[in-house]
Amino acid sequence: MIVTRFAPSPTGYLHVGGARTALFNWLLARKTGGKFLVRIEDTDLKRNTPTAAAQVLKDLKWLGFDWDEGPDIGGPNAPYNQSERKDIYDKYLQQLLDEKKAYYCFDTTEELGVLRDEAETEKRHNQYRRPEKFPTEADVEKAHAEGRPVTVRFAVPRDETIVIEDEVRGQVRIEPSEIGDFIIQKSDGFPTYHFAVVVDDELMGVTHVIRGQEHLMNTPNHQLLQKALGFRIPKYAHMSVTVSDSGGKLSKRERPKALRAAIKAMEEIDRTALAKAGNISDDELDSFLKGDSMPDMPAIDAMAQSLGIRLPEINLVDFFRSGYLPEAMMNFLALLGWNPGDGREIMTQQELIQAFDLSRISKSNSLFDRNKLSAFNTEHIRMMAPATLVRHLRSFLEEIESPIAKADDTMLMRIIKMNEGARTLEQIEQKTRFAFIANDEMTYDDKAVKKVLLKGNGLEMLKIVGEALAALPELTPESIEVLLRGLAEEKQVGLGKVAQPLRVAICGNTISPPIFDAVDMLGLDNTLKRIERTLSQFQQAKEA
RNA sequence: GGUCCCAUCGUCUAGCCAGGUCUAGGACAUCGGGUUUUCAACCCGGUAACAGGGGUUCGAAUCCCCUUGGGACUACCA
Repeated sequence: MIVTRFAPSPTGYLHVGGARTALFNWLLARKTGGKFLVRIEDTDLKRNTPTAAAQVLKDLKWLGFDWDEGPDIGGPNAPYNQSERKDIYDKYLQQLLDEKKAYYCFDTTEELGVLRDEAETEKRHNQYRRPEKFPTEADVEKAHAEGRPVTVRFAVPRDETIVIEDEVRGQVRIEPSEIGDFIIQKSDGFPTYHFAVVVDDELMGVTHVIRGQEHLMNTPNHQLLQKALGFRIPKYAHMSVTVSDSGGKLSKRERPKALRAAIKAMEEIDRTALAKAGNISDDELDSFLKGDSMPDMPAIDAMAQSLGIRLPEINLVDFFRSGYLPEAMMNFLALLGWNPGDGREIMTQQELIQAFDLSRISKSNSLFDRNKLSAFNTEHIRMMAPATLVRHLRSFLEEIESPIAKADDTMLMRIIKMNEGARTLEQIEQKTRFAFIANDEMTYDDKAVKKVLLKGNGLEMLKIVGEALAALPELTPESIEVLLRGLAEEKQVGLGKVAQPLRVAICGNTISPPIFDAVDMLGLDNTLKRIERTLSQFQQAKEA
């Protein structure tokens, strides 16, 4: 049976690159009827935050994954947090030490830094010089007493070429002379990534490791450890990296960078207000703007929002908040470095599972194209079952705290219907929002007002439309349509001449659902009030 | 710098492994036109690629080599 896993380090929100890695592992397991498990790689105590792991799981669930074993649901190989598996690693570590396949080291960070610098200036490979005689337990005691750090290094066997049989890349050969004796236990007693991953994959029965290309050069280390410990070697598949369409690698740092650039491009900024919005000190803000430091994500988000700046989406939650559907996201991610080979692009989760095959993963890097994602999203909104879409829309509205969130399902269904062709849920929200805010909360878009109301006879037309609407016996989308079309014909003008002023009067801009629905949804009373307000507000502006 | 990986339209890619049917197909973006009460959506059409150079072969996008370009790694991070 095929067993795959996703093993994130809990450093924050799950970003799209990680999501893609998880997806390929999940697809393979689901396709073959195997198992998919989630393991938290939290051996770096400094970088862990307690909420981060929970957030990653939440993000995975949002995308539509389920897992057979994991930190939240347990399983036969529990625990699934590496920080709780120290005794297990210690046991295997002792085995290597006993067999003289690993040895203690007492170097300080500074000493290692000096060695690294030397190697760099002499332009040679920085490899740790293995001692002739391995330190003894007595030496360890002594080091402890002297307060020196104690680490354990793996004595890399130098006798044969390492061959990686990669499912994506084919055979990759690496000479062991390239690999220095690497640390497998840190001075805090925890194993390094290399050691923990090898032990856990073996114990958890992982058969296929699908991960990013950045791990390809780690694989020799893992295979060497597996051999030394008498473990099985899983099948490896290293997939290409996803790069950003704003240039460079798709990384978490993109959002702060984009924010900094946007702030610098602004003519004047209120630093105090900005720091307050981000809940950081003025010094922290200065340091951020100078490029010396980066505030945490909530601070970045808050500052961007206060300035009305759109940051590029990187984390899964960013896409959620921008109104993307998880189904579209999954579909798009799957096609980044993979394709079914028959030309299909828009696919459901089930279709993806059925079509998935390791052999069709491509080797070259791919660029994350938001345009294409947007097109996928449009398509998925269109084909999604209404009830499911209502559910997605509701959770989106709640997430962004939209005034529309208070609408009931029937209303949401109506909103969806009249927004056919929308690219994102956000677009639906923005177009429909006007009907859920108080009349005096509505703001006018300057350009729309100028073009539709102030130029030409928009205001006169609006007045006529208002009077006609007031006289309407029954308000339905149909009756409104009859009325407006009749009016247009009577005045010998296109429907646009009649509809646009009305649209601006009730929505504040020229973007809205179809006008008949818009009026009907807002209701006659509010419509008339907004027309009145518009008339009185811009009559004078026009005269002036 | 060293090691490794990669290379088809602007982008994602099909084709490559088993060379001819490839005047290189699709999708997104873009451009032009249509539809239209706004924004979208929708319909029709167009522009657009085998990185360069050597081989092998009757024949190369497909196989080999070199060059160039891009990427990853080079931590007591994962």
